[in-house]
Amino acid sequence: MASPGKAKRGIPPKSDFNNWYPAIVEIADLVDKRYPIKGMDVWKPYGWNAMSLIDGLTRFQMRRTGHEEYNFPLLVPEDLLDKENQLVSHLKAARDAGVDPSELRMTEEDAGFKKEVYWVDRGGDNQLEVPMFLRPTSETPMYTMFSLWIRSHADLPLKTFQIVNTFRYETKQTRSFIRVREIHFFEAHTVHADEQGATDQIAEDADVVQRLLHELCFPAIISKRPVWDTFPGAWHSTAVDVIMPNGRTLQVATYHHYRDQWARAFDLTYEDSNGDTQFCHQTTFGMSERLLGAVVGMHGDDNGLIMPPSIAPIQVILMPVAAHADENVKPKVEALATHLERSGFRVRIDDRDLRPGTKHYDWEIKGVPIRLELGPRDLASNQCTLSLRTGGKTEVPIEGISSSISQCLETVSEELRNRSHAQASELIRTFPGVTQSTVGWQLDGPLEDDIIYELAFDGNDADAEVLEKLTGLTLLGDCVPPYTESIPCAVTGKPTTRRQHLARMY
RNA sequence: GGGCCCGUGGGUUAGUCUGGCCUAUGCUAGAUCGUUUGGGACGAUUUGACCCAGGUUCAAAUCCUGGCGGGCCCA
Repeated sequence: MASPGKAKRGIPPKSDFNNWYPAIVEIADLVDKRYPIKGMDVWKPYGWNAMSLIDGLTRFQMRRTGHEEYNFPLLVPEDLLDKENQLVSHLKAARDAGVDPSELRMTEEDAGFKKEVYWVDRGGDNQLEVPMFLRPTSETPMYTMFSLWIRSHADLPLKTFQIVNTFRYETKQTRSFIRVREIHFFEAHTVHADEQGATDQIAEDADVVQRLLHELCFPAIISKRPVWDTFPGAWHSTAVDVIMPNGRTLQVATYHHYRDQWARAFDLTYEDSNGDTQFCHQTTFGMSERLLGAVVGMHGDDNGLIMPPSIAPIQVILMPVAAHADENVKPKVEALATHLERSGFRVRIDDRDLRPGTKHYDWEIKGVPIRLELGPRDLASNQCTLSLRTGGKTEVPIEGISSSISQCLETVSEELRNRSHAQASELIRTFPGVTQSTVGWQLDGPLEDDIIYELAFDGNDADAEVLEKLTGLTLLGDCVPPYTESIPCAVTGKPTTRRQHLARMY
């Protein structure tokens, strides 16, 4: 083991998560934060590889579900935004007029979108007549084109996605992968003939999310956001929140059912089989590099990252041992690497001229799931030494090594799932409850820091504000699955199966 | 929008309050040579920094003003 007091390349303990996280993303060589713009990190090859593998999982799911990949322009002319702003203010007016006022939050700001984007208003020396902005998301450019492409019901459903960079002018503190100004973003946009089509799409998105969470080996809270937190123009929004080790939730994915609200703003219509013009129904599904942030946060430990095998840029690191002492070591390791590559594993040989310990720690920091050592001793017995990043070391015969590796990768995945489930459930507690007295609302018990509270809640926005003000936490919304039996709502006391969470969000 | 704090080699850090002893400290990382290699090796040599522009002063990393960059808190 490391001698006490010896700095492990300056990695703080993971229990000090707020220092551990920013340190590990650089020490593990995922990004370089020194680029002179806040919130714009340089992706290093190891980090970019991992992200590309996550994108690969996403692309696989998109292909499986019949989406096609597009690539839309980065710049959007300002006048297109007007349609969107009209939509938002139109919806607001409608809500203000027709909806239960208790569902509205008074602090709602008017479309402050323009303040959150980067503007391009010059071309060379010339001032542009119509300024352009860098996409913060692509509804506007995509729907502008969709309205040209969609003419009849035969064009539907249209299922599209793209994986691109988007931009937000963040003024708050930035954190690698978690809050950045240039966002590596996945967005799927679909168009359907009717509400049911869009509703089915939302169900498909939910299924895709579950499959991805399984492969990334961590759980999440899936919640239908409260009305006041619904994406502008959406009928309803569902969010996927990962529970980070510091008790904060990280929203890693969302899907929105737009009904025909955006279609009305962008004049997205089609001719149905009766020859009548109908508005389309739409959905969007977004995810980002936050998935990688969640992988880092959920699985890492005091010694560095632990990559889930599904996205590990290197699944097996091969270490020749004492190659100088036995000339047969090197060719044997190379043959082993070739064999494993042909079996479909991502493999690398580390033949650097370094002390073995140094190399071991290197790959532990990077979170490579399996390490294989092969030296003269192993050569004699025709086996090699296999170590798992999650712990454990065994001798395995070289004969049939591929299936041993497969099994071990699955073991690592399972172990990561167990650990992350245990970790997440430790951070969720039952809400102590609130009581109204002559002095106002009071908590029925003390709250712990860095904890997420679960409760039955069936109140309106005013009731939610009572909870949020009192706890300093945010209500995530209705989560699935709900309670199986009715429980009294924490504020109103009426029985409900609606299960919700209060959390500090990133 | 309001308030507060901070900019020193690639990273981290001492020095700033109280100007001079700073030709700027330690750790880490990097380079070269040699000895090493089944869990963080050692020796020798060596590269590398006071955010920018003004000002005060005999003298500025240190004090003042502004800019740029970064962080925190409150709305």
